Amino acid sequence: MSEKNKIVLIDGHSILNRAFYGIPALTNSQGLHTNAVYGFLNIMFKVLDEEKAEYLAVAFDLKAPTFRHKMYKEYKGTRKPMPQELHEQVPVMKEMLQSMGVPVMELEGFEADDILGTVANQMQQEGMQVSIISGDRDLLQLATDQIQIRIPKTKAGGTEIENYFARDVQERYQVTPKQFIDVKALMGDASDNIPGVPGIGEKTATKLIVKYGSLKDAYEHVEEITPAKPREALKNHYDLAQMSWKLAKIDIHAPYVLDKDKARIENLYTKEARDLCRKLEFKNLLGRFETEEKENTENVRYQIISECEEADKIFDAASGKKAAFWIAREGGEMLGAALCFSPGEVWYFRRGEDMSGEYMKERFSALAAGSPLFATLHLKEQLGFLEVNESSREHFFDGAVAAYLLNPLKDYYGCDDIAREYLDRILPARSELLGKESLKEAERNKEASYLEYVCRHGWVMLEACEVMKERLEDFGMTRLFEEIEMPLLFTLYEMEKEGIAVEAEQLKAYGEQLSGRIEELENAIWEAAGEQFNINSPKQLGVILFEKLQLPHGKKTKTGYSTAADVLERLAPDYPIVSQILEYRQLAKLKSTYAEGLAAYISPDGRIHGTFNQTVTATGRLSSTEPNLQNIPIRMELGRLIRKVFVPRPGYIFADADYSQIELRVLAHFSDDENLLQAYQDAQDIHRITASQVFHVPQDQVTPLLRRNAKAVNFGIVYGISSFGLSQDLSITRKEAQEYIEQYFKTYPGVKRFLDQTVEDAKRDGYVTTLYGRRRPVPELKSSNFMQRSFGERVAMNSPIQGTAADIIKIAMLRVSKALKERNLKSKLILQVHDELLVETALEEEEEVKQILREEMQNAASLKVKLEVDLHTGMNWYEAK
DNA sequence: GCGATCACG
DNA sequence: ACGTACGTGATCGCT
Repeated sequence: MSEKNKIVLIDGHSILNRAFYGIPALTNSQGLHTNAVYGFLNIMFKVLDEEKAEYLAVAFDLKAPTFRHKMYKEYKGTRKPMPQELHEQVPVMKEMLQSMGVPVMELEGFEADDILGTVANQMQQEGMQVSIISGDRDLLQLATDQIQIRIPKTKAGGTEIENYFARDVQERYQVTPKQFIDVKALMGDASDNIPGVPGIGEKTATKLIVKYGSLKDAYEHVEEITPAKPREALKNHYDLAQMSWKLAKIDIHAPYVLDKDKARIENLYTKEARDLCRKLEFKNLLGRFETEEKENTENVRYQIISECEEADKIFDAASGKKAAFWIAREGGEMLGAALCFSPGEVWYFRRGEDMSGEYMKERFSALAAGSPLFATLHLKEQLGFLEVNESSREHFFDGAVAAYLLNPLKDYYGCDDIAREYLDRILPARSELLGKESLKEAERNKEASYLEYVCRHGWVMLEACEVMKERLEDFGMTRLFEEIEMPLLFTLYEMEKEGIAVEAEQLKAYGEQLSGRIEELENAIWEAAGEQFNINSPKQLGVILFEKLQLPHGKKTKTGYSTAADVLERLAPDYPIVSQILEYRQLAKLKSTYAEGLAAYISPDGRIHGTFNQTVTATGRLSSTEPNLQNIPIRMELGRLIRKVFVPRPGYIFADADYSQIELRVLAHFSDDENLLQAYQDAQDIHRITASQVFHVPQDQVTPLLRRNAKAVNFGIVYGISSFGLSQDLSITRKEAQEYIEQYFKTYPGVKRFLDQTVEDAKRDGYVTTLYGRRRPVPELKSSNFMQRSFGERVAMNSPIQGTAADIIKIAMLRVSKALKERNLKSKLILQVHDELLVETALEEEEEVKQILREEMQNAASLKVKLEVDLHTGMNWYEAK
């Protein structure tokens, strides 16, 4: 129940500020900054949940100068300069409040403080309890027995609020709220540029006011003040202090009256507010809005079909038309499918007694074959329920892939996002419709919501595919979409379906072998530590190493001492326990992630069928999950041994081909640097040549150290060079790193020109592109934060290189897969690891496959430098590298 | 659910 | 002055 006579007043800018700096940068998928609004709402709801107030209003400062500016032109209390990221959130915040029916209080010539003071005073006189929420301690002067000042603090565990009635102010600061003004008049306030009395700080000011009661009384007894310094200061600067007092004093009689009826909290959770929360993607807050079962609100007819006879008619009507579909499925089972081929009407085919999965597969596949455009969302996940022949492939349109190309920075490409982004329609999120239920559960328990969720894919994709196609064209990505990404989707599906065989027994033996050594190490570590503890806990480990054993600690993390490998490696030579910990860590990783982790993914067919994600990375690379087959150990011998359990099926071998330094070659191409191009024309060992040219030594005198350094510089260039990063990597000073970089740029001036130009273009355009037109937005370049902006610059340098390499290997995959098919070979492409392809090769096809891999990979792109491919074969993945 | 750590390119 | 290399995913401990 709400308390009848309670009002909450919020200091708008102050809380926005606090939220902005307290919460890490947060943007919605359209790049709108949202963290301040989000934090504000969280604080507001937390207060309201606690307070149960009946009234609520928020005060904001206006841009216009206030009476304080007229009094003192240096004053800057109001509207201190705000970073752009915060500034743009102010109108959004106001819109949100308006949509919730919360009055926004503003008054020209006055600050929010004055409005808060004035309204609080009025409400108090009406006998109300008042809570003022602000991050600003200046407001403490307003505290009384009825007016409480509440200051939110961001603590580790969340937001905590400090509360001050008048007596609390006295307790904490020794002075009354009124005297607070006098203290401030004496000490000044740097942030508002209130001058105060020179030489008097917080301590002296408080002492004087406690002793004499007020600024005026202190001045009347000025001759009694000891020591001499504050006495003379006050004597000489009393005028200044009087002015400061006026600046610091909040006006509680400003010409402002709050309309109480408008401030009454009726219903904050309006439709408008919900839509705005959806737009801003405040998923956690959406839970506060009512979640009754959602009916179709879009004026689209959803019709359920359960019988083949009826279905036949629909399929006939759809034949030859542009259409969109979506197959509802769960755990390899089809529940039903939505089909839409005219606006405003979606058909839902329910799989059941009469309509089998086979029937639907057949009809949908036939439809695809004859449709000019067959659109859906996340096609790869649905291919198991379709039969797609080579020629109907090109009819498909996957909205998720298209949306990914249009903006690869999003973490999710759902129907609601597509509708918002491309149709300007706000739809409820899946969690709002279905909660946490699975599709199958929802089908049973929330029929209307389930139908809405499944069917909306139909009309959304039918409409959105046109918008997206147009956008792809505008962005110059039509060919990338049609000739690379969409065809690749089918190749990835085939790779996943094929999987890779893993020797379960051998994997188990490997794990057990690790266990023995892990136990030995564990005991040795506990022995040396003098107690048992969880070595896997960085926290416990930090305490043992750096407190109990008093080892010198290096850098710290947010939560404590860093125990990362690079820190421990520095200590290892001097402390045997540290080497043991490093070895323990290595083995524990191999055991949990690889030995046990991989074993859990072996299917009944003895193979692992991972997923290759096509819509995840910012640069255009693939990613691999469940399990990740792109990070199988190779750098350390012990880990590398795992690769022996990845084996070809009987009668086959592995052929593994990887590009040699593809990213550096892409850089050479882009930069058009004469020297670098020449280096590749002569080259076998690029790092050696780089070392020779950059460090001015003949090639045959390049030492391993020099080569290593050159290699690190090469990597650094590709990553978007920074002297700090390079210095870290090579354990050298920043200055030395800077010299390396300068030397490098002197040697390869074209590279410098290219990188500078790329960053400049990115700043102008807001995005960077690859050789094939793939686009990555770089919003960080606009940030007012130095660190973020620097990150943006590195991203701008790296993405075209990494992304172009990704484009090239994708092309190579298509070519390899096509060549294998065209020649009717049994061999199959089964893995991609960024610059490497693994083909499970029939023994009798070995030579042909090797030739295909070499040819198709080398000719996937024609750059100004040759693409070189290293090729190996073997009876397992270990041998084939 | 998040930070730390570590596996890969 | 700011405080870092680019791109990923899995596991663990801990709140």
